[in-house]
Amino acid sequence: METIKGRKDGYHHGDLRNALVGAAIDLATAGGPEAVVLREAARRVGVSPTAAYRHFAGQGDLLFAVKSHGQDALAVAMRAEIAASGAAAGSARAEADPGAAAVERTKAVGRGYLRFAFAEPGMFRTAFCRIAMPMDAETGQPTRDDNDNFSSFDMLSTVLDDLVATGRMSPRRRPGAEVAAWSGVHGLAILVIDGPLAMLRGEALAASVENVLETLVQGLCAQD
Amino acid sequence: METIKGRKDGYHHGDLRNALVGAAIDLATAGGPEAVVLREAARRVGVSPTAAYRHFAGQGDLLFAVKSHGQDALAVAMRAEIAASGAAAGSARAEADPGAAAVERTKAVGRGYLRFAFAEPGMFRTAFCRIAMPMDAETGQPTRDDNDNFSSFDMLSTVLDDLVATGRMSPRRRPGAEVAAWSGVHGLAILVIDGPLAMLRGEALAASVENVLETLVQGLCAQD
DNA sequence: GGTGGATGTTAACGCCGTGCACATGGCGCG
DNA sequence: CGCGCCATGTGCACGGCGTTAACATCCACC
Repeated sequence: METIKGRKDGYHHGDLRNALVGAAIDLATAGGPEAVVLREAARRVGVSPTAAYRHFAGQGDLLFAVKSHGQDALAVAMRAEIAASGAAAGSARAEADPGAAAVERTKAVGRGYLRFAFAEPGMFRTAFCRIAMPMDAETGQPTRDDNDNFSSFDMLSTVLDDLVATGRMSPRRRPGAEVAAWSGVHGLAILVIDGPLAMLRGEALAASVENVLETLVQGLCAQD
Repeated sequence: METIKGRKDGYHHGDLRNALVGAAIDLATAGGPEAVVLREAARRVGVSPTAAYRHFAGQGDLLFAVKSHGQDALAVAMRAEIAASGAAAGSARAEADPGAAAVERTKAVGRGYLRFAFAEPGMFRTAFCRIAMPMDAETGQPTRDDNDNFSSFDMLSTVLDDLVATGRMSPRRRPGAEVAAWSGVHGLAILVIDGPLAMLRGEALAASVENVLETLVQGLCAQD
């Protein structure tokens, strides 16, 4: 007997949920969250629109799955950028000058975030799109965990801790540092992607990225 | 003869365009850009949906008008915050310590931006929403100016210039400073409004605002 | 080997944005 | 003064969307 996946011939699809998510991911990648159209995803999979309701509560639920995927993809990109920076914890460079390496890791985290945003704007916007959380009628609380599963947030916390541990950042500034750092990079990403700073491209964009990262590190590591 | 406005009795409205924009502003204020529904605006004004097409190219054009209004409202809020800071150019405080006043003005600009974002999230999101620019068939360029008329951008440039003039900020750091400053406050606004940092409220939110502003100023004014 | 529940289908509803033909009525021109 | 023209508003229709309800199909288990 064949594995359950991959059998598309019959009346039953076999792996419809994943197929729909895949199609929806393509839509989001190409056009952002507003392009995640349930009927179109079903069309691409070759199935009737209502079939999707056997696997998702509705369009919002499908979009939510894509959003989660986008958050994961972002975290992967950030992790890759840290590795590429050559300043990962335990690397030779980190041993030689832990403080400088911590700074470099901090910048790498931001650089990974922004690289992903500019390389995959549709998916980035989807990863941060507003979503109507299905509310539980009784408790009045969101049924699904607010999620924002952001493992990327943990990466940010870690490099900021390292900044303190190596003496680069005053412990006094540590509280709330995640918010300041996240805000800086996220703001640049959104402003460039959504229009206001769309004129930044190529070399100018790369310069802006480095400028924002440098300003952020300077602000976080200021002594007085 | 009466003024043209205010005559609603007859077949002709008399000021339909403004009335529609007003209704659309209410919609955006309450629910953000996705709530700007042409049919609903027409319904509220008491007119058929297609009547709107005599005054707007389509829904996108109506949304564009609301967006422009939102940008203006943001600039007004920022200007008010500078005045309220007591550190406006020419004030007694500015005379006594120009450098400190310039720093305070810079923070006030950011504070005004964020205050507006949190007080009017729907309109703020609308002011920065993506919009399908009607493309000119011949040139392939947007027919309407990319706009982002941002007079707020000018305010930001001015306070940054003052930071340099008073010696608080190194001229070397001046290029691109607008982008870094704007990114920092915009990122915080979006992250709080759109969900990821929605848990920040009340006192914690106020603290985050001040923390981001302080980090930004420190980063911009760093000496080395 | 039948039967039931999971998983698909078709039909239909009410929104939305939008184009087309027609109605209305104020204003300027003869 | 009257009349016709054009700006402005109306009704109707179309296709696309999300979503519900009723029906069909097939697999898996007793």
